[in-house]
Amino acid sequence: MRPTMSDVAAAASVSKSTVSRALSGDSRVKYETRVRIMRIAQELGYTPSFSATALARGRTWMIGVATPGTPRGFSDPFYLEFLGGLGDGAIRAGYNLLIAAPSPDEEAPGGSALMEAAAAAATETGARAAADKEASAAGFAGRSRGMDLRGIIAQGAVDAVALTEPAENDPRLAVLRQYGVPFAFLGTCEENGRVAEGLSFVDGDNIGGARAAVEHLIALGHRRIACVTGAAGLVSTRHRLEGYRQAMAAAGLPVDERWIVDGESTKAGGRRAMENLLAMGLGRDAEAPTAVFAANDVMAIGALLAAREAGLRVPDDVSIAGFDGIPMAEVVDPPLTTVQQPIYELGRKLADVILTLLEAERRKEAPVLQEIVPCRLVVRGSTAPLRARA
Amino acid sequence: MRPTMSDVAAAASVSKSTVSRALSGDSRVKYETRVRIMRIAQELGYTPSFSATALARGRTWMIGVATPGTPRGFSDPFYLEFLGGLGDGAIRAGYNLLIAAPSPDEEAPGGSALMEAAAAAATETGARAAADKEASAAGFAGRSRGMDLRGIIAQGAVDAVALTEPAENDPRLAVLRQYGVPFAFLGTCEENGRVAEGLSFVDGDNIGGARAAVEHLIALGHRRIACVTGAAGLVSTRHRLEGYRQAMAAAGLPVDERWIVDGESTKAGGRRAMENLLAMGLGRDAEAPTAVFAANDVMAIGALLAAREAGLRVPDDVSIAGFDGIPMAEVVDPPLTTVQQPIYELGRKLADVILTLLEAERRKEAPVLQEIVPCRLVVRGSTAPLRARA
DNA sequence: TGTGCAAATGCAACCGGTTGCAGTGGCCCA
DNA sequence: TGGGCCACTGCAACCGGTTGCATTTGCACA
Repeated sequence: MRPTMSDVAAAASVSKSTVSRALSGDSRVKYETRVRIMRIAQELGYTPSFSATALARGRTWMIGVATPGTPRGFSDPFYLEFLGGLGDGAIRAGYNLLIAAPSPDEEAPGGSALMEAAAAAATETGARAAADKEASAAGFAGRSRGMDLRGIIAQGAVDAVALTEPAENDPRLAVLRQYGVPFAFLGTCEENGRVAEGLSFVDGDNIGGARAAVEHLIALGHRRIACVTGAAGLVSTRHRLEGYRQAMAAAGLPVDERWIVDGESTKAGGRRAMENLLAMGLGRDAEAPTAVFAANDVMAIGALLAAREAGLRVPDDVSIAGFDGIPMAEVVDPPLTTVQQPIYELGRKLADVILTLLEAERRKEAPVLQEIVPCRLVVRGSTAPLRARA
Repeated sequence: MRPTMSDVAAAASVSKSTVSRALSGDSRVKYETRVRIMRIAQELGYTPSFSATALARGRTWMIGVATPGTPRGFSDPFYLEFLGGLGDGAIRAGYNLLIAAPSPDEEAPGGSALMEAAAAAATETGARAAADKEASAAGFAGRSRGMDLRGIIAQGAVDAVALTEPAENDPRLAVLRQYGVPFAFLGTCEENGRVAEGLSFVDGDNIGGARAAVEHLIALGHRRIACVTGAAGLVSTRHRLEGYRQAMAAAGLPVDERWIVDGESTKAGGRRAMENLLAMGLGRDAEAPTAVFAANDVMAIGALLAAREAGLRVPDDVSIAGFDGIPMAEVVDPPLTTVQQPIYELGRKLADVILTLLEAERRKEAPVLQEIVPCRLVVRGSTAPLRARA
């Protein structure tokens, strides 16, 4: 077995308390004693137990990370780069990341299902064994090992939580508030259509970034510009659409609502959205859009592929701009004009926010930290001046 | 505060033991009692404490994941897709992933540095305060919160460990064996040039896959084929090169050692490798290679970009094939011919292996599970029949 | 009417650290 | 020489569950 603190204490002929204090740098322990204990601990290969320390100190040094829900999955390139930044920031401060499984949708109360089964079986003796089995299989709801977001918070497995992609009136807020665990979002957190009070977050400037992208297209001479939007219900989806509308309105350009198509935040969705636009005459019809702003890069790439397959040339026949600045945007042909978010930086900043919240918690404070990070338009080959049609 | 088991016990007028047994489905607890306790627990919103359970049961339900070292980073697309598969597999069984920070290189023994400082300061009284400060800042080596791989294992924070990219005679093996924690690799684990005995792993068929890619190029008529290799020291690098050599030898084609260039497993490295090949006359010189097999997709993409920038057309002037089958390979232009690894599946399989090891551990067994998963050649637009030169 | 046994529950130790408070010894000063 | 204070260390309770073993209760059987 691994050596315990008692082993070290015995080897050093002192009490556990002294060992504990010596190793945690308590100045009350005589200097020579401390050095001796440290040496012995090292010789024995002693390392304090994670679980025991966590129990006694009430801190696990872990930060929970909520995985994005569908349609974007865990392997979304944007999310993962963010995760890298978050992880680096957390680790530097001695914290680790605990990846939480996405909660089962709206989490049907497994406990009550169990209760029903139990109640039903309570009369019949024959059915009892079955119910027992079910009970132990399903387990008590509160004890389920399923480490979804709610689970890791309820069990006190994490000291804080990082979340991404806030939805409008995000349902996760209830759990977070119930347990009072410090948390922060990547993405502007809104409730009832306005920036939520008291919630900390870090976000890219979605409105400004989208506006910049569309302004760029307008500056190139485009006047009919379509918009492929992200998954419904997300704050970022609304913001980017808002930026699109602002740019169009500022230029005095009308927006045909049919130009606004849902791309569901995925490559396949972007492809479908573009196919819809093509069906509406894009590339052929003089009244159809001549440029497309896709609210993220993977949708833009899907759109680009669809356009290419339809025989259109990008950017000659249609200009396409994206949003996010994922690595893939650089390697497609033509390389994608996009709004570069400092993705990794956002992760780092979110880590800083959470660390600050944790620090403040020890002082019984609960500050609110909100930061909007500017994005930068990167012009590449997928956008070009409007050509006069033949 | 969160309710504890004692609170539930008090509310149900039973002892803690009974509550514990009731909630864990111990059949010794009377059925009615169990149902009553469960209901009360639910009403109170009770959830067992993670730390306490972990301490008492000696299991944390966490699987540690080693992040890949440089030059491939955490955000390597291959790694991340694998991580998704691993996570899904683990979560399904009730385990969570704990992402470990990469170990500081060869981990200079911080403890002994501390010791030196302490010893040096032991005489002078003035320096003692400084040393104290340093000691508490640096902390006892064994107690460092730094949750690198060694840390999380030593502290017993994880029940098992998943690792990627085994190196030849991987130094991490020492730590893993020292603490006797179950572990498995993604990638063939070799020691002293042969498959390591007693180690479990899952891997794609690197040799066969590379051979298939090169055979494909040969079938297209290419006779001089270059090879961009991955980072030195990795088993997979050697295996893929081996596959290249096998295919060339089987076709009776000579290999000029200058055609084998280090691409360091990165896009930038692939680019540099291609630039070297171009400098050697590729695309101009009749004696230069006409096709390139890059040992992974990001290097292939780097090579492709370099070739394009040099004015070469792919595949007309040079054919390029990659390895891995990352999503990005589909969207580059031309789309990349590659060896598709079932990346997500590999993650799932590795999870299964680890779960099996954990299961076996409870029975005091230590099985060895090794699986090589076949890869599939996907022919796309980046490879074409050799054209007669003008 | 004992006796035996099984079912149901409680007691208390234990997992491995942390920490409030008490105790010990040395030294200074009155 | 006694009192007081400080530096250092130990005792024991506690964090919140788990579990071996003892105890209580109920009932069947001799």
